[in-house]
Amino acid sequence: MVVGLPKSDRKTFPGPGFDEEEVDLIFHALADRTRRDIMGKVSQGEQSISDLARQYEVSFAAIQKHVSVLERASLVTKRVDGRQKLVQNNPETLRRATNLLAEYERIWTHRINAIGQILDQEKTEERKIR
Amino acid sequence: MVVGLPKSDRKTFPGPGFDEEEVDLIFHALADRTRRDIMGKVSQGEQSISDLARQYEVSFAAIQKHVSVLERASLVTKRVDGRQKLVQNNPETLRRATNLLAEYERIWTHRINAIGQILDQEKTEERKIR
DNA sequence: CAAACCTACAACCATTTAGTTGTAACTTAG
DNA sequence: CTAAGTTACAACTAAATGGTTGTAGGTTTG
Repeated sequence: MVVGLPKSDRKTFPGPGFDEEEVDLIFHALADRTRRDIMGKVSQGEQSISDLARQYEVSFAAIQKHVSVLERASLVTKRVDGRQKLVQNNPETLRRATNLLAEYERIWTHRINAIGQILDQEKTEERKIR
Repeated sequence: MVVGLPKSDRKTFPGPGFDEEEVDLIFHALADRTRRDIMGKVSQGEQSISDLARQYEVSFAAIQKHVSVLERASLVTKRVDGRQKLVQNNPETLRRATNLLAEYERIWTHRINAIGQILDQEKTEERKIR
C-alpha cells in the first residue's frame, strides 16, 4: 500500500519536462473564467494591469491577483514600462501545456484501449476497432 | 466599460462545445496530483474506489471525494458491479479537453504573433495608447 | 513641486477545498 | 443469518481561494 506522492517530485514523465508542481499551477491557473478571459485579452496585445482591471467588475487588486496566478504558472510575463507593467502572454508555456495534456490523453487513453481489448474477450469483433 | 462574465454562459467558443462551467470543472479536476495519478491508474483498467484508496496514504473518503471531482468533470465514470463501483476513465472528455486546450493555444498565440509585429512597429507611439 | 496614476502588498472576510472521523445501508462470503 | 467488505454521506477542521479596502512607493504630468 501507499504510494506517497512527495510534495514536489521533479521528473514525473511527459515530454515537455514539467514537474508536478508546475502542472498543478498551470491547470489551476486555467481553471478560472476570469483568468482565461485575461489570457484572451492579453493575446491581442500587451495590456497594463489597470487596462485589464478597467474591463472587469471586480477591483484592481482582484485582477492583480489573477495576473499573479497566471504569472506564477508562467502563462504570462510582466514587463515594466514606466509607471505601468505590461502583461503579455507566454506562448511557450501554453504550447508546453498543450503538449502535456495531449501526452496525458495519449497515455491515459492508449492503455484503456489495450485493457479494453483484454476485458472485451467476449466481444471478439469489437477488438478490431481502430 | 465592464464585461461581466455571467455566472454561466453557454457557448463561449471553442470547437468541442464546452461551456465555461465545464472548462472550470475539467481544469480544476486536473490541477491536483492525486487526481491525475488516479486518472493514470484507472487508465490501466477499471478499479473500485477501495482498490484506489488502498494505493494512497489518505483515507477512503478522501479518495472517494477525488473520484467525485473527476466524475463531476466527466473525466471518469462509475459503473456498479455488485457491492463495488468500478471507476473507469472517460476518453471522450479527455479528448475534448485536449482539443479545447489546443484551440486555446491556437487562439491565444496566433494573435500575439500578429500583434507582436504591430507592436514592434509602433514601439514609438506607445504614448497615445495610455 | 504637487497631483494624479499605477502597482505592490498587507489585513481582513466569506467561501471552497481537501482532509478527517463516524454512521448507515447495501452486497457478498461463510 | 452473520460478518466482513464497499460505498455514501454528514459533520467537522485547517488551509487555500477569491474577493474586499487601505496604505505606501515609484513615475508621469501639469
